[in-house]
Amino acid sequence: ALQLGPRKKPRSTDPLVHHGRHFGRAIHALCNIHALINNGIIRMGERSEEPEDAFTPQELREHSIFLALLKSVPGLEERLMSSESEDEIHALAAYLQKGASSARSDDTKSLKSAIVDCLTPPGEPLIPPIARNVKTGRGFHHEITGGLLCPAGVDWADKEIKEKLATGELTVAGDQWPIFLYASYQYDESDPWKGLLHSSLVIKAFKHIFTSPSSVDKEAKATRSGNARIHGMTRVTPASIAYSATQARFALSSSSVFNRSDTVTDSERFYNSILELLDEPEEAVEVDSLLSWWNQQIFPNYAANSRPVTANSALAKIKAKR
DNA sequence: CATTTTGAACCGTCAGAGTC
DNA sequence: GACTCTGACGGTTCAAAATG
Repeated sequence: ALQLGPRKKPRSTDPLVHHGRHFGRAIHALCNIHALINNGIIRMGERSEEPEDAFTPQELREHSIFLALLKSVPGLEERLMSSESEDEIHALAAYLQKGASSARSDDTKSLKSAIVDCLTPPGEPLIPPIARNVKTGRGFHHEITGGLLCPAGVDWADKEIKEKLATGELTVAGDQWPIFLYASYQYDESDPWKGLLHSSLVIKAFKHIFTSPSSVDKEAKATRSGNARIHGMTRVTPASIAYSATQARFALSSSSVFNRSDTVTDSERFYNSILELLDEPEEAVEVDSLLSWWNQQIFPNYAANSRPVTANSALAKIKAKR
């Protein structure tokens, strides 16, 4: 019989890819998910009898990420438990990794041009102009992007410093935080928390990624739902803030390839250094107020007196929508 | 109800870096 | 030099909502 053209194969991708996207954006962006899962399973299994202090702080941190992964991906725990071979588990991890990676590259791609709008004053001209789809000329080669990327405490106005940053004679490590993280792009040496992670640029990057690109400067004229809604996200997470800042930082830079183990951009260290601060127990008070400020900015309708959203209440909302 | 707008997800291709 | 792996990039598909 005749085959009338290529049948649209349904071949829907595994839902794990979809959840992997959210995991990367909001829970942990730069990690080897296969290792995360393997180590997590071992700790849940054969090492479960060991006392807490048998684990390094590193391992404990990894384990809490693993638990967050299980919690955020419905059905994952069951699928892992019913896996019978190493290969099967590897395949599940690969789906998640694929989601996280493609979400990240989609975000870098879309922020690459969108960031230009954030830098352009509403008035009109950006001088000198920045190309929307090309990165050369950004970073320390440009007055504006260079000024934003310049580490807090380093004087961008100093001609010599400017020169050395441009040539690469002076390099900036990931844990030297750029001035664009601070509100009004001002750093107060006597109060390092002042304005930290309160900048409009990071907020804009966050909105672009999580709410929707159009919600950045307009009142969300939402048509299609954004990432936060799709994944039932109603509160910001420390990782989602770090992720937005990392994406913004990369968009400002002149590097064209996002590579977490590249020492020039040093994105992984930057990301982790922010996460580390936000996880620091001694900073809990400051971090709490930072998070509630963010929630107020991003999710005003959920802020304050709303109960934490449980899986059940989220489900109820979804059902009510239908 | 048809059209338009919006944005997430996806696809095929390509180039750079590393490996054998 | 052939091969592989990763991510960028342009373009496309699909669904939801607004608009006509």
